[in-house]
Amino acid sequence: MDASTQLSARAREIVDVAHALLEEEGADGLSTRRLADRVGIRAPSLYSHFANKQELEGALVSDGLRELGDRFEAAISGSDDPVVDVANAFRAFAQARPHLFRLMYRVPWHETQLDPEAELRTRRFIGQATGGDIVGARVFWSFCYGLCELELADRFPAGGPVVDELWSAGLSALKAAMPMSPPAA
Amino acid sequence: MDASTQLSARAREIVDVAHALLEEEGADGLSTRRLADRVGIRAPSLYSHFANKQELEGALVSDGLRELGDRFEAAISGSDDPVVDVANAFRAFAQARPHLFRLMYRVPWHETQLDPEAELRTRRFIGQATGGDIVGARVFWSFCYGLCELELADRFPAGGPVVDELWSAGLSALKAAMPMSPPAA
DNA sequence: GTCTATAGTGGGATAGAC
DNA sequence: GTCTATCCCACTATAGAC
Repeated sequence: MDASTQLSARAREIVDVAHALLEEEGADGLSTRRLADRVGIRAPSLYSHFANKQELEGALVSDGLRELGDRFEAAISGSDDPVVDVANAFRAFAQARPHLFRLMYRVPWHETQLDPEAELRTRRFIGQATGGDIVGARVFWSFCYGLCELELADRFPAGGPVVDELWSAGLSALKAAMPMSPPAA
Repeated sequence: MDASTQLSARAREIVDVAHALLEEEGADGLSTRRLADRVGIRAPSLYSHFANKQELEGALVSDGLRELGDRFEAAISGSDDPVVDVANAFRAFAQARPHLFRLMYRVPWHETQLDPEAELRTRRFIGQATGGDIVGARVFWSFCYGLCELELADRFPAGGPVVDELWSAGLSALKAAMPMSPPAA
Protein backbone atom coordinates (compact mmCIF):
# COMPACT_ATOMS: atom_id res chain seq x y z
CA MET A 1 0.00 0.00 0.00
CA ASP A 2 1.24 3.48 -0.64
CA ALA A 3 1.79 4.80 2.78
CA SER A 4 -0.80 7.45 3.28
CA THR A 5 -2.98 7.87 0.27
CA GLN A 6 -5.46 5.44 1.69
CA LEU A 7 -5.01 5.66 5.43
CA SER A 8 -7.89 4.53 7.58
CA ALA A 9 -9.52 7.22 9.68
CA ARG A 10 -7.81 5.89 12.78
CA ALA A 11 -4.41 5.74 11.11
CA ARG A 12 -4.93 9.25 9.76
CA GLU A 13 -5.67 10.45 13.28
CA ILE A 14 -2.52 8.80 14.61
CA VAL A 15 -0.41 10.41 11.89
CA ASP A 16 -1.88 13.82 12.68
CA VAL A 17 -0.93 13.41 16.32
CA ALA A 18 2.52 12.27 15.23
CA HIS A 19 2.94 15.48 13.21
CA ALA A 20 2.20 17.57 16.27
CA LEU A 21 4.52 15.50 18.42
CA LEU A 22 7.30 15.70 15.85
CA GLU A 23 7.12 19.47 15.58
CA GLU A 24 7.00 19.94 19.34
CA GLU A 25 9.66 17.51 20.44
CA GLY A 26 11.73 16.68 17.38
CA ALA A 27 12.57 13.33 15.85
CA ASP A 28 14.04 12.00 19.08
CA GLY A 29 10.84 12.77 20.93
CA LEU A 30 8.76 10.81 18.48
CA SER A 31 8.68 7.52 20.33
CA THR A 32 5.94 4.94 20.10
CA ARG A 33 5.12 5.30 23.78
CA ARG A 34 4.79 9.06 23.69
CA LEU A 35 2.77 8.91 20.54
CA ALA A 36 0.46 6.25 21.93
CA ASP A 37 0.06 8.26 25.12
CA ARG A 38 -1.13 11.28 23.17
CA VAL A 39 -3.50 9.19 21.09
CA GLY A 40 -4.84 7.56 24.20
CA ILE A 41 -3.87 3.96 23.46
CA ARG A 42 -1.03 1.58 24.34
CA ALA A 43 2.14 1.57 22.32
CA PRO A 44 1.71 -1.93 20.86
CA SER A 45 -1.68 -0.94 19.48
CA LEU A 46 0.10 1.29 16.99
CA TYR A 47 1.20 -1.86 15.23
CA SER A 48 -2.37 -2.64 14.35
CA HIS A 49 -2.24 0.36 12.05
CA PHE A 50 1.36 0.40 10.88
CA ALA A 51 3.67 -2.51 10.26
CA ASN A 52 6.51 -0.72 12.01
CA LYS A 53 7.77 2.69 12.94
CA GLN A 54 9.28 3.24 9.50
CA GLU A 55 5.92 2.90 7.86
CA LEU A 56 4.53 5.49 10.24
CA GLU A 57 7.41 7.81 9.42
CA GLY A 58 6.76 7.11 5.77
CA ALA A 59 3.25 8.45 6.21
CA LEU A 60 4.67 11.59 7.81
CA VAL A 61 7.14 12.05 4.98
CA SER A 62 4.44 11.51 2.36
CA ASP A 63 2.40 14.24 4.01
CA GLY A 64 5.47 16.44 3.87
CA LEU A 65 5.91 15.77 0.16
CA ARG A 66 2.29 16.64 -0.47
CA GLU A 67 2.58 19.88 1.45
CA LEU A 68 5.82 20.71 -0.35
CA GLY A 69 4.07 20.04 -3.66
CA ASP A 70 1.27 22.38 -2.67
CA ARG A 71 3.76 25.08 -1.80
CA PHE A 72 5.55 24.59 -5.13
CA GLU A 73 2.28 24.82 -7.01
CA ALA A 74 1.33 28.04 -5.27
CA ALA A 75 4.80 29.50 -5.84
CA ILE A 76 4.83 28.68 -9.53
CA SER A 77 1.40 29.89 -10.52
CA GLY A 78 1.74 33.25 -12.17
CA SER A 79 5.36 33.62 -11.21
CA ASP A 80 7.74 35.37 -13.55
CA ASP A 81 10.78 33.96 -11.76
CA PRO A 82 9.76 30.38 -11.09
CA VAL A 83 13.20 29.08 -10.16
CA VAL A 84 13.67 31.58 -7.38
CA ASP A 85 10.07 31.32 -6.22
CA VAL A 86 10.20 27.53 -6.04
CA ALA A 87 13.51 27.73 -4.21
CA ASN A 88 12.03 30.18 -1.74
CA ALA A 89 9.10 27.86 -1.21
CA PHE A 90 11.52 25.05 -0.49
CA ARG A 91 13.36 27.06 2.15
CA ALA A 92 10.12 28.36 3.64
CA PHE A 93 8.97 24.78 4.04
CA ALA A 94 12.24 23.82 5.72
CA GLN A 95 11.82 26.63 8.20
CA ALA A 96 8.13 26.03 8.81
CA ARG A 97 8.54 22.28 9.42
CA PRO A 98 12.18 21.82 10.36
CA HIS A 99 11.83 18.42 11.97
CA LEU A 100 9.66 17.06 9.18
CA PHE A 101 12.12 18.45 6.64
CA ARG A 102 15.04 16.69 8.26
CA LEU A 103 13.02 13.50 8.52
CA MET A 104 12.17 13.68 4.82
CA TYR A 105 15.80 13.77 3.81
CA ARG A 106 17.26 11.54 6.48
CA VAL A 107 15.06 8.48 6.10
CA PRO A 108 16.31 6.13 3.39
CA TRP A 109 13.50 6.28 0.89
CA HIS A 110 14.13 2.92 -0.64
CA GLU A 111 13.43 1.21 2.64
CA THR A 112 10.15 2.90 3.29
CA GLN A 113 6.89 3.04 1.48
CA LEU A 114 6.19 6.54 0.39
CA ASP A 115 3.40 7.91 -1.70
CA PRO A 116 5.09 7.82 -5.12
CA GLU A 117 2.66 10.30 -6.62
CA ALA A 118 3.48 12.96 -4.04
CA GLU A 119 7.17 12.65 -4.78
CA LEU A 120 6.68 12.78 -8.54
CA ARG A 121 4.56 15.86 -8.14
CA THR A 122 7.35 17.81 -6.45
CA ARG A 123 9.72 16.73 -9.21
CA ARG A 124 7.32 17.89 -11.88
CA PHE A 125 7.09 21.37 -10.40
CA ILE A 126 10.85 21.60 -10.10
CA GLY A 127 11.19 20.46 -13.71
CA GLN A 128 8.62 23.04 -14.71
CA ALA A 129 10.52 25.80 -12.91
CA THR A 130 13.82 24.88 -14.55
CA GLY A 131 12.32 24.55 -18.00
CA GLY A 132 12.97 20.81 -18.09
CA ASP A 133 16.71 21.15 -17.58
CA ILE A 134 17.39 18.19 -15.31
CA VAL A 135 21.01 19.08 -14.65
CA GLY A 136 20.04 22.59 -13.70
CA ALA A 137 17.26 21.29 -11.50
CA ARG A 138 19.52 18.96 -9.55
CA VAL A 139 22.28 21.50 -9.15
CA PHE A 140 19.73 23.95 -7.78
CA TRP A 141 18.29 21.28 -5.54
CA SER A 142 21.75 20.43 -4.18
CA PHE A 143 22.47 24.03 -3.28
CA CYS A 144 19.05 24.68 -1.76
CA TYR A 145 19.04 21.47 0.22
CA GLY A 146 22.58 21.92 1.46
CA LEU A 147 22.03 25.50 2.58
CA CYS A 148 18.76 24.69 4.33
CA GLU A 149 20.26 21.70 6.11
CA LEU A 150 23.31 23.67 7.24
CA GLU A 151 21.09 26.55 8.32
CA LEU A 152 18.84 24.29 10.39
CA ALA A 153 21.88 22.68 11.97
CA ASP A 154 23.15 26.15 12.87
CA ARG A 155 26.33 25.47 10.95
CA PHE A 156 26.94 29.02 9.74
CA PRO A 157 28.91 30.74 12.50
CA ALA A 158 27.40 33.95 13.79
CA GLY A 159 29.14 37.20 13.00
CA GLY A 160 29.35 36.36 9.34
CA PRO A 161 26.97 37.28 6.55
CA VAL A 162 23.28 36.70 7.14
CA VAL A 163 21.98 33.46 5.63
CA ASP A 164 19.59 35.44 3.44
CA GLU A 165 22.60 36.94 1.74
CA LEU A 166 24.14 33.52 1.05
CA TRP A 167 20.80 32.34 -0.26
CA SER A 168 20.28 35.11 -2.76
CA ALA A 169 23.93 35.14 -3.81
CA GLY A 170 23.83 31.42 -4.56
CA LEU A 171 20.54 31.59 -6.40
CA SER A 172 21.68 34.54 -8.50
CA ALA A 173 24.95 32.88 -9.37
CA LEU A 174 23.35 29.62 -10.41
CA LYS A 175 20.60 31.35 -12.32
CA ALA A 176 23.12 33.46 -14.20
CA ALA A 177 25.43 30.64 -15.11
CA MET A 178 23.19 27.59 -15.55
CA PRO A 179 21.81 27.05 -19.05
CA MET A 180 18.16 26.82 -18.08
CA SER A 181 15.43 27.61 -20.51
CA PRO A 182 12.77 30.03 -19.38
CA PRO A 183 9.46 28.38 -18.55
CA ALA A 184 7.05 27.93 -21.41
CA ALA A 185 5.03 31.12 -21.57
CA MET B 1 38.72 18.73 27.35
CA ASP B 2 38.85 18.96 23.63
CA ALA B 3 37.64 15.62 22.58
CA SER B 4 40.56 13.89 21.02
CA THR B 5 43.64 16.03 21.01
CA GLN B 6 44.73 14.50 24.28
CA LEU B 7 43.16 11.07 24.30
CA SER B 8 44.74 8.47 26.51
CA ALA B 9 46.28 5.51 24.75
CA ARG B 10 43.34 3.34 25.74
CA ALA B 11 40.78 5.89 24.58
CA ARG B 12 42.68 6.30 21.34
CA GLU B 13 42.52 2.55 20.83
CA ILE B 14 38.78 2.52 21.47
CA VAL B 15 38.21 5.33 18.99
CA ASP B 16 40.22 3.48 16.36
CA VAL B 17 38.06 0.41 16.81
CA ALA B 18 35.00 2.65 16.63
CA HIS B 19 36.14 4.02 13.28
CA ALA B 20 36.39 0.51 11.87
CA LEU B 21 33.00 -0.44 13.29
CA LEU B 22 31.41 2.73 11.94
CA GLU B 23 32.70 2.16 8.43
CA GLU B 24 31.68 -1.49 8.41
CA GLU B 25 28.23 -1.27 9.95
CA GLY B 26 27.16 2.34 9.74
CA ALA B 27 26.00 4.68 12.47
CA ASP B 28 23.23 2.34 13.56
CA GLY B 29 25.70 -0.46 14.05
CA LEU B 30 27.85 1.65 16.35
CA SER B 31 26.42 0.59 19.67
CA THR B 32 28.26 0.59 22.96
CA ARG B 33 27.83 -3.15 23.32
CA ARG B 34 29.19 -3.98 19.88
CA LEU B 35 32.06 -1.57 20.30
CA ALA B 36 32.94 -3.00 23.67
CA ASP B 37 32.83 -6.52 22.27
CA ARG B 38 35.37 -5.63 19.62
CA VAL B 39 37.61 -3.93 22.11
CA GLY B 40 37.36 -6.92 24.39
CA ILE B 41 35.72 -5.27 27.39
CA ARG B 42 32.20 -4.81 28.75
CA ALA B 43 30.07 -1.94 27.58
CA PRO B 44 29.99 -0.04 30.90
CA SER B 45 33.78 0.09 30.90
CA LEU B 46 33.61 2.50 27.99
CA TYR B 47 32.31 5.09 30.39
CA SER B 48 35.63 5.12 32.17
CA HIS B 49 37.06 6.71 29.05
CA PHE B 50 34.16 8.78 27.72
CA ALA B 51 31.44 10.59 29.60
CA ASN B 52 28.80 9.38 27.18
CA LYS B 53 28.32 8.18 23.67
CA GLN B 54 28.23 11.73 22.31
CA GLU B 55 31.72 12.39 23.58
CA LEU B 56 32.92 9.25 21.83
CA GLU B 57 31.23 10.38 18.63
CA GLY B 58 32.82 13.77 19.13
CA ALA B 59 36.22 12.10 19.06
CA LEU B 60 35.29 10.37 15.82
CA VAL B 61 34.12 13.64 14.28
CA SER B 62 37.26 15.45 15.41
CA ASP B 63 39.32 12.79 13.69
CA GLY B 64 37.21 13.34 10.58
CA LEU B 65 37.85 17.08 10.69
CA ARG B 66 41.57 16.50 10.99
CA GLU B 67 41.58 14.13 8.04
CA LEU B 68 39.48 16.54 6.02
CA GLY B 69 41.92 19.30 6.86
CA ASP B 70 44.80 17.12 5.68
CA ARG B 71 43.01 16.47 2.42
CA PHE B 72 42.35 20.19 1.95
CA GLU B 73 45.96 21.00 2.59
CA ALA B 74 47.15 18.46 0.05
CA ALA B 75 44.60 19.66 -2.50
CA ILE B 76 45.55 23.31 -2.14
CA SER B 77 49.31 23.03 -2.26
CA GLY B 78 50.47 23.99 -5.72
CA SER B 79 46.97 24.04 -7.15
CA ASP B 80 46.07 26.53 -9.80
CA ASP B 81 42.34 25.97 -9.28
CA PRO B 82 42.07 25.78 -5.51
CA VAL B 83 38.29 26.14 -5.30
CA VAL B 84 37.65 23.14 -7.50
CA ASP B 85 40.45 21.10 -5.97
CA VAL B 86 39.23 21.74 -2.43
CA ALA B 87 35.70 20.89 -3.50
CA ASN B 88 36.91 17.66 -5.06
CA ALA B 89 38.76 16.83 -1.88
CA PHE B 90 35.54 17.39 0.07
CA ARG B 91 33.59 15.01 -2.15
CA ALA B 92 36.39 12.46 -2.15
CA PHE B 93 36.30 12.47 1.63
CA ALA B 94 32.53 12.01 1.63
CA GLN B 95 32.89 8.97 -0.60
CA ALA B 96 35.85 7.51 1.24
CA ARG B 97 34.25 7.80 4.67
CA PRO B 98 30.51 8.01 4.03
CA HIS B 99 29.37 7.09 7.51
CA LEU B 100 31.87 9.37 9.19
CA PHE B 101 30.88 12.17 6.82
CA ARG B 102 27.22 11.83 7.68
CA LEU B 103 28.05 11.68 11.36
CA MET B 104 30.09 14.89 11.09
CA TYR B 105 27.14 16.82 9.75
CA ARG B 106 24.39 15.17 11.72
CA VAL B 107 25.66 15.61 15.24
CA PRO B 108 24.74 19.00 16.71
CA TRP B 109 28.12 20.52 17.23
CA HIS B 110 27.11 22.78 20.05
CA GLU B 111 26.18 19.82 22.18
CA THR B 112 29.43 17.94 21.71
CA GLN B 113 33.00 18.70 22.45
CA LEU B 114 34.96 18.82 19.26
CA ASP B 115 38.54 19.71 18.67
CA PRO B 116 38.13 23.44 17.85
CA GLU B 117 41.50 23.65 16.15
CA ALA B 118 40.63 20.92 13.65
CA GLU B 119 37.46 22.72 12.66
CA LEU B 120 39.17 26.08 12.32
CA ARG B 121 41.80 24.51 10.13
CA THR B 122 39.26 23.29 7.59
CA ARG B 123 37.74 26.77 7.54
CA ARG B 124 41.09 28.36 6.93
CA PHE B 125 41.76 26.20 3.90
CA ILE B 126 38.33 26.93 2.50
CA GLY B 127 38.88 30.63 3.07
CA GLN B 128 42.24 30.36 1.37
CA ALA B 129 40.68 28.64 -1.65
CA THR B 130 37.99 31.28 -2.03
CA GLY B 131 40.37 34.17 -1.59
CA GLY B 132 38.77 35.16 1.70
CA ASP B 133 35.32 35.66 0.22
CA ILE B 134 33.18 34.33 3.03
CA VAL B 135 29.92 34.53 1.08
CA GLY B 136 31.44 32.64 -1.81
CA ALA B 137 32.90 30.08 0.55
CA ARG B 138 29.58 29.35 2.23
CA VAL B 139 27.66 29.21 -1.03
CA PHE B 140 30.18 26.73 -2.36
CA TRP B 141 30.02 24.76 0.86
CA SER B 142 26.23 24.61 0.68
CA PHE B 143 26.28 23.23 -2.84
CA CYS B 144 29.05 20.73 -2.18
CA TYR B 145 27.54 19.52 1.06
CA GLY B 146 24.05 19.24 -0.40
CA LEU B 147 25.16 17.32 -3.45
CA CYS B 148 27.34 14.93 -1.45
CA GLU B 149 24.59 14.28 1.06
CA LEU B 150 22.00 13.66 -1.66
CA GLU B 151 24.46 11.45 -3.52
CA LEU B 152 25.20 9.34 -0.45
CA ALA B 153 21.49 9.03 0.23
CA ASP B 154 21.01 7.83 -3.33
CA ARG B 155 18.58 10.66 -3.91
CA PHE B 156 19.38 11.24 -7.58
CA PRO B 157 17.17 8.81 -9.54
CA ALA B 158 19.02 6.56 -11.93
CA GLY B 159 18.57 7.13 -15.64
CA GLY B 160 19.35 10.81 -15.32
CA PRO B 161 22.65 12.57 -15.71
CA VAL B 162 25.65 11.12 -13.89
CA VAL B 163 26.42 12.84 -10.60
CA ASP B 164 29.85 13.84 -11.91
CA GLU B 165 28.07 15.97 -14.46
CA LEU B 166 25.97 17.72 -11.83
CA TRP B 167 29.11 18.27 -9.79
CA SER B 168 31.15 19.92 -12.50
CA ALA B 169 28.19 21.90 -13.82
CA GLY B 170 27.50 23.32 -10.35
CA LEU B 171 31.12 24.11 -9.64
CA SER B 172 31.58 25.80 -13.00
CA ALA B 173 28.43 27.86 -12.59
CA LEU B 174 29.34 29.04 -9.12
CA LYS B 175 32.93 29.74 -10.06
CA ALA B 176 31.83 31.78 -13.06
CA ALA B 177 29.25 33.83 -11.25
CA MET B 178 30.57 34.26 -7.72
CA PRO B 179 32.80 37.28 -7.13
CA MET B 180 35.74 35.43 -5.61
CA SER B 181 39.19 36.81 -5.72
CA PRO B 182 41.94 34.53 -6.96
CA PRO B 183 44.20 33.22 -4.21
CA ALA B 184 47.13 35.38 -3.32
CA ALA B 185 49.94 34.31 -5.61
C1' DG C 1 -10.93 -4.62 13.06
C1' DT C 2 -9.22 -2.83 17.25
C1' DC C 3 -7.14 -3.00 21.44
C1' DT C 4 -4.74 -5.23 25.59
C1' DA C 5 -1.36 -7.84 28.18
C1' DT C 6 2.85 -9.92 28.20
C1' DA C 7 7.41 -11.08 27.00
C1' DG C 8 11.79 -10.75 24.56
C1' DT C 9 15.72 -8.24 22.48
C1' DG C 10 18.85 -4.67 22.49
C1' DG C 11 20.23 0.10 23.19
C1' DG C 12 22.38 3.91 26.71
C1' DA C 13 23.62 4.77 31.27
C1' DT C 14 24.73 4.34 36.51
C1' DA C 15 26.25 2.32 41.08
C1' DG C 16 29.29 -0.07 43.57
C1' DA C 17 32.68 -3.89 44.27
C1' DC C 18 37.32 -5.53 43.03
C1' DG D 1 40.14 0.21 34.77
C1' DT D 2 37.29 -3.20 34.69
C1' DC D 3 33.77 -5.91 36.31
C1' DT D 4 28.71 -7.39 37.70
C1' DA D 5 24.26 -6.08 38.34
C1' DT D 6 20.66 -3.18 37.38
C1' DC D 7 17.58 0.44 35.43
C1' DC D 8 15.04 2.70 31.86
C1' DC D 9 13.46 2.94 27.35
C1' DA D 10 12.86 1.65 22.55
C1' DC D 11 10.97 -1.71 18.96
C1' DT D 12 8.91 -6.28 17.97
C1' DA D 13 5.97 -10.35 18.27
C1' DT D 14 2.29 -13.19 19.92
C1' DA D 15 -1.97 -14.51 22.04
C1' DG D 16 -6.34 -13.32 23.18
C1' DA D 17 -10.45 -10.10 24.64
C1' DC D 18 -14.11 -7.29 22.65
